[in-house]
Amino acid sequence: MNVMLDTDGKETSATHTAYLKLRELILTGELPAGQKLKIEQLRKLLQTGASPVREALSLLTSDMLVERLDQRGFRAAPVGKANFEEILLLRCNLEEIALRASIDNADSEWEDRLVLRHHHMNRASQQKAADFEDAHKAFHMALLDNAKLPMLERYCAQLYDLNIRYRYLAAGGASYQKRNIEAEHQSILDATLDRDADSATSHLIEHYRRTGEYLSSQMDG
Amino acid sequence: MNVMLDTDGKETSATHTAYLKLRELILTGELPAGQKLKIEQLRKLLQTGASPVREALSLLTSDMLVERLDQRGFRAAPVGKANFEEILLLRCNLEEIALRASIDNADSEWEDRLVLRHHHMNRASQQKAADFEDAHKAFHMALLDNAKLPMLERYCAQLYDLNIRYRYLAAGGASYQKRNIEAEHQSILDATLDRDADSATSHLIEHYRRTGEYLSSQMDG
DNA sequence: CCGTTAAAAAATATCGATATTATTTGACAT
DNA sequence: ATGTCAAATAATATCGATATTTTTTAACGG
Repeated sequence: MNVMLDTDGKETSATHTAYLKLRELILTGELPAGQKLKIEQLRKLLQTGASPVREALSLLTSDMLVERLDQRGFRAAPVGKANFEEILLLRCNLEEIALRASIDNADSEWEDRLVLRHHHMNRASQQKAADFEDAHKAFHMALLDNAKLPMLERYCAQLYDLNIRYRYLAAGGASYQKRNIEAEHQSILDATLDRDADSATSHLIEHYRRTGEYLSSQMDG
Repeated sequence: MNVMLDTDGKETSATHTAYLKLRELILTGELPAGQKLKIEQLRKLLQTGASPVREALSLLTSDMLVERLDQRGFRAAPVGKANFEEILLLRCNLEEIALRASIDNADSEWEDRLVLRHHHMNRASQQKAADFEDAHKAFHMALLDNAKLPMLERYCAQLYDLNIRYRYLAAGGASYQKRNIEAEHQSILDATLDRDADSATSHLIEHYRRTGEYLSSQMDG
């Protein structure tokens, strides 16, 4: 049938598009945490076959966005304060390691990339929330991607996504609260460009802890 | 056909058994690193259908034991010194966090479990290598499982498995070299039961580093 | 002889249908 | 009423077949 016929847009497979869409639905909370995910229901929602849906759910399981129950199908991963705090803890620890390693490998090419991403993020801050989300992630990942530690990067990216989910949960999606996030990003960037690992990591961790405390305060037990 | 008819042995689905078997084959090196994994080939090898094989491979992708290539199927994840050293680095960092958290939550029930697992491991050391492998993992995971940090535990378990692969690679599988591993385990256990987190973690990390240096020395570029 | 392109072969990705569980419903006995 | 068990229903897991790529092979021209 109409499988995979795009003019030529990178990766196009029914599985991959289903994966991206489902992920978005879960991150934004349109598929609420804990909800049973029935194949048929998703198949109709995404206008695709059962196999791609199954496989996409399988992939989301590794991202810890979906849980698989014995022989009883899938459900959106539940959320909770303990889970949120574990994510925060792991992010602080893992990103510190990654940022230090990135700074150890610092070169001008990487620094250029950082400056660019930072600029794009600030640009996007005036635009749609989704655009800023992407640019924000791109900046944070760029901070880590010079470590040349692919598994660590993967963990950090996973945890980043899991965290997004709590932001959408805390506020309909729109609200990045008005703390001076821009200044915090600037401090992280400056310290990194100075190759001052201690300063950069402490700014980064502080950045996460503040956001964390804000979100954590909004959650119950 | 003969699907899922076992007298009653826990989890039995074609996918799950395929997952376990494939995992074993990759860990032991019977499916060599980097090798193309063709569905048909595995389907015949495991005596099952194509769907379970596909899904098992998908799951192994999240364990980083299998890589997925665009539209070109799967292959056993490649190995290399850089990868090995990243695993070692992450294990040292993550397990330290987990062990400290476990000790923070220490209670006598957990301590009993540790002592038992340690005993079983020593018992198993005289038996088949595969049995010791299991008991060894069980002991190490028990050290971490009192942290009540499920994601962290999952990462540690994943990394543990990835490391096994390098042991099989370095030596046909039989050789745990004769360093005094027993004494090292005893030191870790003793310090943990004393609730001395600094000592326990440094013994643990030293334990990994020694094994790591040994294996690393056996590898090229 | 080598590189380019077209046809053939192989392998993956996807679909639709079936077999196998889980879950719900409702009858029956306590 | 209430709890248990069996039939009916719904959902998952698996199979077999088809469509779509990717890879290989071979032909052709430079």
